[in-house]
Order: sequence, then structure tokens, then C-alpha cells
Amino acid sequence: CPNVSREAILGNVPGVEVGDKFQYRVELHIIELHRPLQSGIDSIRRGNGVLASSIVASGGYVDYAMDNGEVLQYSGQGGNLFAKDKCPEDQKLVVGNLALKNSMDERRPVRVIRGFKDTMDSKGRMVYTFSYDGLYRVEKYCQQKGPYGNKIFMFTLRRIPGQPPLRRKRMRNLI
Amino acid sequence: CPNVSREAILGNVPGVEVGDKFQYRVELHIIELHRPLQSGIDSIRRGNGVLASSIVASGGYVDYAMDNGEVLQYSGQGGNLFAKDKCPEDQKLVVGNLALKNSMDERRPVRVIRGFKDTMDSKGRMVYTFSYDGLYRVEKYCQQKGPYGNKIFMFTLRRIPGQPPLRRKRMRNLI
DNA sequence: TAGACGTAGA
DNA sequence: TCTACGTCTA
Repeated sequence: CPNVSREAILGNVPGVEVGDKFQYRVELHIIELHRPLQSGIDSIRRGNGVLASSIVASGGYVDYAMDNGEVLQYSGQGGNLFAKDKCPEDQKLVVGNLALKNSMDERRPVRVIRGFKDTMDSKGRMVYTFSYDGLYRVEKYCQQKGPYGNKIFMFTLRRIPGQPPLRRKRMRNLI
Repeated sequence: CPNVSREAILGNVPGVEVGDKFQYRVELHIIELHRPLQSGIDSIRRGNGVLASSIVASGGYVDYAMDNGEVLQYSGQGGNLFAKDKCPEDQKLVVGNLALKNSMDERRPVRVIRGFKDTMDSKGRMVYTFSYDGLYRVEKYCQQKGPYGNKIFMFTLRRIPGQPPLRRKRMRNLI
């Protein structure tokens, strides 16, 4: 029921298991695994602040995965990294970036969905397969120089132990 | 089956009747009533040329309906009418605009879907209801001055007789 | 009102 | 590669 307003869910979404695969972002939206259709960070209001509920790492920025997916480097949002006709700017600690920082401070779990471009559509273009990889904690973050010289945030997320293994054939950098 | 490449359908789509209502553009895409997710004009290759198969008039440009929906003024595409950070330009007789012209020359039917902003979502925002209004013919077109001073095309479409009536409570301008 | 790690078609 | 009468959240 898409017209019902909902807050994001913190932690696992009932009925969604580690390893579940999806093809479109709108599927993630419908099952409430990750509500935004384009944005990589979903969040939930909490008192006067905000917490990160889920992220999608589909290689659009400069994220990469290490150690068989146990650790994920995830770049912050903003700064016009994608915009074509706009100047790169330094990312700010607001909205999604702030939500990830708060989740770090409070040691809150964050759902991680990864998008792999490993399948093709009818025209031979690579399309995403999205995979629910489970709950992670934001371990730390730093500011570093982005690909266009502007400052970007880089968040380090580590998978919370005790979850089903990822069983991925090969773990590679997302970029 | 979204990954199967298909040509657009010319004329009525089997199973879709005049008056059928939809909520999202992706629904029109799935049933092949109108394939593009954003573009207002769908087309079909025909020999070395192109014909218009369907249009969506949802008020984004400067279209308006007259005569209880029998006649529709539909603006051409292009010219950066929507783009924010781009200069307005004269529309060109290419792609969708060319397809509509060709459909006029050959007197081919064009499916018309209208989007009315007459319902609300859970947050009180107006959302579209798309309605299949049947087959129209492109009667004529002209170039005129658009809202930003650039030249735009304006196509006149007239509903082909003998179809179920529209039975709309009130017909009003789309803009 | 604007921004966002979207999608499909030309 | 780019455009396109989208759609959701803040």
C-alpha cells in the first residue's frame, strides 16, 4: 500500500532475509527495506535527531567492500558527486551523513543492501542485482579528498557477527 | 517481463479499455500502453521512419484539452522546458515531435493517456491519476512561442469517432 | 521546493 | 551517452 506514510524500520525487516535478491530499487521501497528510490541513505527520525536505517551501496560513489564483505567503505552523500552541470562541493554532515554519524555514536544497526552490476538487460546493458547483506555497525568515519578534489565523508561499516554468511562467489570492489 | 525488448504497439492495446485508470507511469510501461517512464511521447520504428504510438498529457508542458476531451492541444518535447539549469531552446522536429508529425501525415492513430492531479497521497500531496482516453489523430501542428520565449511545437489531436464516451465529470484545462 | 548510488529508450 | 510530462523524502 504505497500511499500509507511510514517511518523507516530500524534493524531487520520482518520477512526479509540475508541473501534476498532484488532487481529494482522500487522493490526495496515496497518491502520497506530501503524507502528512497534514488538516495543511498535512508533514515528515521528519533527524538530531535536522526538515525540511519539502511544504505544502498551500488558503486555510484567510491565505496568498496573488503574482507569478503565484512567491512564496507561507504562514501557520504551530497557534494554534487553525480550532478553533471554542477560544481563539486565539500560534503556536509547533514541529512544522511549525519544519520550515519549518529548511528555510529549510538552503535545502532544499519541495513546494508549492495547492488552488483552482474546481469544484463535485453539490450546488453549491465543492470543491478540488489542483495540484502544484513546488519552492519558504523565503526568510524573520516573526511577525505574525493575524486574531484572536494572533501567527502568515508564511513566504515562492519558486519555485525552472528548473521548468515554471505556466500558470495567472489567479493570484489564495487567500483 | 521487463527485460524483454519490445516495439511499441500501434493502436489499441489488447485488454486495455477506454476509461481504464492507473496510478503510476510504471503501470503504463508494464502493460505497454506507454513505455517511457518519463517521456511524454512513445514511438515505433516503421521502415526508415518513426510513428507516434502514444502520448501522456499530464500538464507538465502547456497542453490543454477542449471540447470535453475531443480535442487536445499537446506541446512538443525538447527545448529544455523542464530542465532547471539549462537555457530554453527552440524545439526541433526530431524524435517524438517528428513521430507525431509522421503520424499526422499518415493519419495513424495515437493512444492518448491523460494525467489528472485530482487525488491526494497520505501526505496531502496531489498525485496523478492516469486515464486511457482512447485513440486520437494528429490533425495539425504549428510552431508557437513557448512560455520562455523559445519556439515550441503545438500539436492538435482529435479523438477518433466511434469510441466509448469519456464520461468525465468535468473537463478542464490540464494546466 | 529541491535533491537523490533510478530506469528505459533514442 | 544523454534525455525524459517520474516519484519519493526531507
